[in-house]
Amino acid sequence: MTKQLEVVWDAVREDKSHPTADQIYDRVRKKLPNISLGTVYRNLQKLVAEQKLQVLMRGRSQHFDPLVERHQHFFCEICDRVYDVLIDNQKEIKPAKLPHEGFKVTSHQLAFYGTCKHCSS
Amino acid sequence: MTKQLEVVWDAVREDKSHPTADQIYDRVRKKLPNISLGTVYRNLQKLVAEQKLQVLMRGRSQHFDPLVERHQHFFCEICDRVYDVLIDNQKEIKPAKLPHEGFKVTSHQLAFYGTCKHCSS
DNA sequence: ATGTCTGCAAAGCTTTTGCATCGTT
DNA sequence: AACGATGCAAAAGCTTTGCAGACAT
Repeated sequence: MTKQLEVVWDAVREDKSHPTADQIYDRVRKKLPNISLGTVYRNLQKLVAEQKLQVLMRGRSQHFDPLVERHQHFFCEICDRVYDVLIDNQKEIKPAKLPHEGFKVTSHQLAFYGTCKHCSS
Repeated sequence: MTKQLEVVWDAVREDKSHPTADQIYDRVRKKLPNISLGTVYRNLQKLVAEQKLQVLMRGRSQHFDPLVERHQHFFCEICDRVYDVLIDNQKEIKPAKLPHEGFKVTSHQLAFYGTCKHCSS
């Protein structure tokens, strides 16, 4: 584990704000001013491959989430923040039988959109 | 309505394959060889604004769907085709109460991933 | 005449990649 | 010496935009 990988991992491991690569780059540069954006991307890929991070797409950009257990997300349409949603009752979603014959469903994703508590006040 | 807008609309109005702008561009050029990709994008935006089309993101690119009623999608992870999933029983998803206090959920999206019937055989 | 729409090309944004170099073993 | 990881810059993929000319009213 190189210094760069370590610093990237430290920057995201407990970050619940679902940062983009660019935001992580900004934070990481405070510790390692010469790190390159390419290295940040490569190390994020590495962490995703190791299942230490999850990627989620929002529009055209990827956000990184250190919470790798199955959960959902809430996207604030005003401030663009992303929140984790932990559904206690998994039974509410029963996708296995929904699509037509011959389709194998291996996973599903539920996302919520709206206004977060920060923006509704 | 210009000729270009008309041809774009004709190309997508009954296309259930969830084409990308590029795929629409290819088809549209057969009728209007001089149309530009920019115009295709602009006209697609217009149709989306008029609620005649829905956009859905898959990876980094947008796909267009003339079915604007609420429905879900199935993404084949092998061939990348997109299928509409019409859920008869809407009650299975009850998002309104899921997020925390102070969050207003205005919409939600459920997506399925797996292998389509085309690819499982 | 005015305003909208077009084609073209350039730019934008996010992500990936080629390559020479550096660091480690 | 050999290998992987890095920094830098260029390229790639998709989408948007500035602009001058065309079209329609």
